[in-house]
Amino acid sequence: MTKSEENLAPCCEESKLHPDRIARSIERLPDDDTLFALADLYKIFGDSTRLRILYVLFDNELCVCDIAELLGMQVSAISHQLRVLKASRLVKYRKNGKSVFYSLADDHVHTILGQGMEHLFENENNSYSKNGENK
Amino acid sequence: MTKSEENLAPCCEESKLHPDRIARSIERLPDDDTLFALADLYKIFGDSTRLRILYVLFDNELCVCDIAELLGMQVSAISHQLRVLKASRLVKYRKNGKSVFYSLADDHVHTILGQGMEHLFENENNSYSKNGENK
DNA sequence: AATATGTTTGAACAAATGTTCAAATGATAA
DNA sequence: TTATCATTTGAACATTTGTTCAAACATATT
Repeated sequence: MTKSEENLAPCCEESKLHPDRIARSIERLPDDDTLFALADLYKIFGDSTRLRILYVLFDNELCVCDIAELLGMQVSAISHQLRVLKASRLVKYRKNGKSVFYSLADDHVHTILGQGMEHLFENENNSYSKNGENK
Repeated sequence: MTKSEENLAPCCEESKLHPDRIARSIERLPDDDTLFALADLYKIFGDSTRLRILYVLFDNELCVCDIAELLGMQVSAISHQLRVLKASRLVKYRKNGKSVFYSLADDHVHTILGQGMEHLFENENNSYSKNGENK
């Protein structure tokens, strides 16, 4: 029995008419672990600093202070974010002397960024600015 | 002159050796508005409740309290999240009497979710659980 | 050894986020 | 109209998150 079947609060009449729909939806719902992992993955793309890092690494290999200089941010902030990107295997690194060179780890980064951009520009008159990072 | 060129903190020697790389990266970096909008879009996928909603709507049309019942959550919480999904045009709705039926608005939802899943399962021994939503 | 450079880490803080509760709105039926 | 049901909204709260600062670590050079 899934978590979804507990806590059946009294609900609108309409829903009782479509138990088949509900059954289908329950079946397709990934398990909690997968859902949390997936959310954590997207959360990483949900910050403009990390997106900037991914973009400057698009086909480049750069060291931490290169990225910091490029983005006009502190080295520490970049390093903290690279740690997150590293943990999700979106970025890989190569040590060379004192420097650590980072680059993209995965083609999915390109694909996911591409799809996001597509959605964005197919909905130009959108309202992302409402609850967002935009100032 | 881009924001990236201000605040040039003293940086490692290495970076001075690759001004060409840095120039390329600056050029490819989307402008701030696009970056913020893109981050806001991914932020929406970065919450397991919203992910669950998107999955139960995968090929179904459901009303608010159907979704709440399915996910074992309060109607109010679902409504708040549907508002966010609606604002980013990931979800569309149709009113019918007292009920409001929601469904996916866009094929990008399928694609983005698919790519995320792919990345996830190509990196099974990952460490998303570190900083994440997992409890 | 000591010094300098590049990177990482941990704690602290402000800002953003998701849920709950209570109240308000919209739509239908009696 | 009043009553009921489905949904939305706003404020409050706890939790999470990104950045800064300071200190530590790692690798090279003198």
